[in-house]
Amino acid sequence: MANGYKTKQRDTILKYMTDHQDAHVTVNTISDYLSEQGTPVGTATIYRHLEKLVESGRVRKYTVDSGTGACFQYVSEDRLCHEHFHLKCEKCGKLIHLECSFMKELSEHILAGHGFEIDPRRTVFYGSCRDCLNQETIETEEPTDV
Amino acid sequence: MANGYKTKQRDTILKYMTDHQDAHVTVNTISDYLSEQGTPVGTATIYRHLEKLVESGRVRKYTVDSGTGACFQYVSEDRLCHEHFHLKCEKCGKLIHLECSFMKELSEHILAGHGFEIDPRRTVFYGSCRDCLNQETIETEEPTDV
DNA sequence: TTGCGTGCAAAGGTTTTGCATGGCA
DNA sequence: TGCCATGCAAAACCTTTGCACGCAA
Repeated sequence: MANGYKTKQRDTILKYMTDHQDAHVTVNTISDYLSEQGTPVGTATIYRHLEKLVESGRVRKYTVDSGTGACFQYVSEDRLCHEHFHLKCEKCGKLIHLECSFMKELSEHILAGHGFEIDPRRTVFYGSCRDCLNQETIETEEPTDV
Repeated sequence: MANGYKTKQRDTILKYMTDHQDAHVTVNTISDYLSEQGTPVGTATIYRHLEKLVESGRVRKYTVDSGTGACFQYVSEDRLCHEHFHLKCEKCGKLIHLECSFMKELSEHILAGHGFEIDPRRTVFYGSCRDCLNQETIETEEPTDV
């Protein structure tokens, strides 16, 4: 099935993704944005197109947490060969993109030394970001400790 | 706040988790099992306890895909080490304990260079283990990559 | 014309929340 | 006795699916 029909919605979604290569976007984000732009696309259609894009490898799908929406990111050609990890702050929820040569070393070490090939698309580092670390220092104690 | 009241449900859930340290279980799995055992616990209660266990680091939460249920796994005491990371094979589900000084360097680099403090208890590297990599080489092509 | 693509609404599933009741300390 | 914990049901979300209609080829 080649690539399906060329429709207005298909172009709209693909343009959105290529225009936001650096961002992790949810279906909601896309839907809202397109509505605001006057080119609304049905939610189901967005899901259906993203699914195809993920299958073809042009878009990556990140699942940060169940219960919350999945994040999608367009994969540009030149990033396909880079190691691209993510840092997720558990305090504020921020998602940080980590492009760093050190990570390449890490991958190589884990593979050579431990026989394990890391999939950067799936791997997320959990922890605390700079802002939240600073806030912790300021506050005497965490308000909630559950 | 200490650890909350000691209740029957709390013990039931904790016992279930410690009895199934090697398994990845969903809330549904737990709920069904406990019902069969004649010690049913409400779904909301299971969620509430698991949330606390995850926060305390005694249980890990894996989110394979949004839309599907999260998986939980008990972390035994001797594995509760800050310097230890884990590798999870997405093919066979194996969980590998990674003890390596390189990881300490990694943590230090991420903190110093990127202002992010990684929490090793929550962070899991996803990828393919040695065995599954070998199998892939044998097979002509991967059928699905999820 | 053919048949895929789209949008709406409903369904399906997981997780959270409100509230009255019950149990721990 | 004072609260926290529990359970039920409902709500809140995310995602998928069914179906009639529209549009690309």
